Amino acid sequence: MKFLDISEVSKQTGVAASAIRHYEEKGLITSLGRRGLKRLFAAGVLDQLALISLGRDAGFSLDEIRDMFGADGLPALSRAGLHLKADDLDRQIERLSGLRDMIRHVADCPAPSHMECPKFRQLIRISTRRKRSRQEKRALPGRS
Amino acid sequence: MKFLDISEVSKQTGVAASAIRHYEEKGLITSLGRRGLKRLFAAGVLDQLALISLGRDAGFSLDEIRDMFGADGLPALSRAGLHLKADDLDRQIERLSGLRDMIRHVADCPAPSHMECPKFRQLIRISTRRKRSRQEKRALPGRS
DNA sequence: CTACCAGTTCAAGTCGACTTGAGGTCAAGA
DNA sequence: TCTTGACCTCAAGTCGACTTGAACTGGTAG
Repeated sequence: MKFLDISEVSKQTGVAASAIRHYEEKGLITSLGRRGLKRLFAAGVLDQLALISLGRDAGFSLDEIRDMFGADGLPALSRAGLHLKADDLDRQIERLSGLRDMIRHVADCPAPSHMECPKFRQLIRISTRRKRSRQEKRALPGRS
Repeated sequence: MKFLDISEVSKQTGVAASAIRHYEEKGLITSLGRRGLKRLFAAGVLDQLALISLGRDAGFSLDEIRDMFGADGLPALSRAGLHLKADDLDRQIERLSGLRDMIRHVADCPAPSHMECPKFRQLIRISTRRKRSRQEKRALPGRS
């Protein structure tokens, strides 16, 4: 098996070296060891980083991503917990589809202000039922 | 037409009053005027706030959301620009679907570590082609 | 052997999106 | 008229996810 140093990993994934260190520190990935001070990674870390970036894009926090996949491939969440996350994603996907439709509508609708267009307002109504649970979390008053 | 004060709007949308003020300051919404110091909003602001929350969930920044819809319903972006945003969303939706499939796979696959499961690794490969342009932006070195 | 330089640590800084706190205002009810 | 209390402004603080900078280390090429 080939070992990669951090710059190699960074180059191949597009993830900054500082971010890679940050992920290791937070427990999302692990390095196999060191050559001197320098970290050595297994090739599998490339997939893990792709996965992390996917999760980040989906709006998950680093902690959530770690819980879902683990640095070692062992999720901290139960099967049920994982399915709940997947359900979150299903709702999110529906919301995004609605938003996409609205944007395309805005692009094509000749009405002067889309807010006055009944079809547009209906699209909003349709898409704004159903939030995912993570969303609620964000809306909570900060507990500092 | 009925006018709503900020607490009414907050109650009906679940958006904090401080956030509503923040959105007005950033130009995402407008208030019709004041009664004394107090802002008065038209009922339409409820839909606008739903839209903003949708856009935030999709990962758009407040600036992007303003460009897409405008406080007054007049987007700053061209039709073409809007379609690009919608295309971004299409890609994002595909990525999220892939992530959802992976999470469900992790939940159900009996392999000890999903990173060793060929099917899982293939799911990663499938989902990690195609990033949206906004994602690139985030990956750029900060120009601070 | 020594210099080089990619890589390291740790603390501090940045960015977006709000939140919080202190002190002020004013329409409305007693 | 006087007092509330909801809302106001403005500055500063917070949170997550990194980034940046300064000072340091240690294989490797010359």
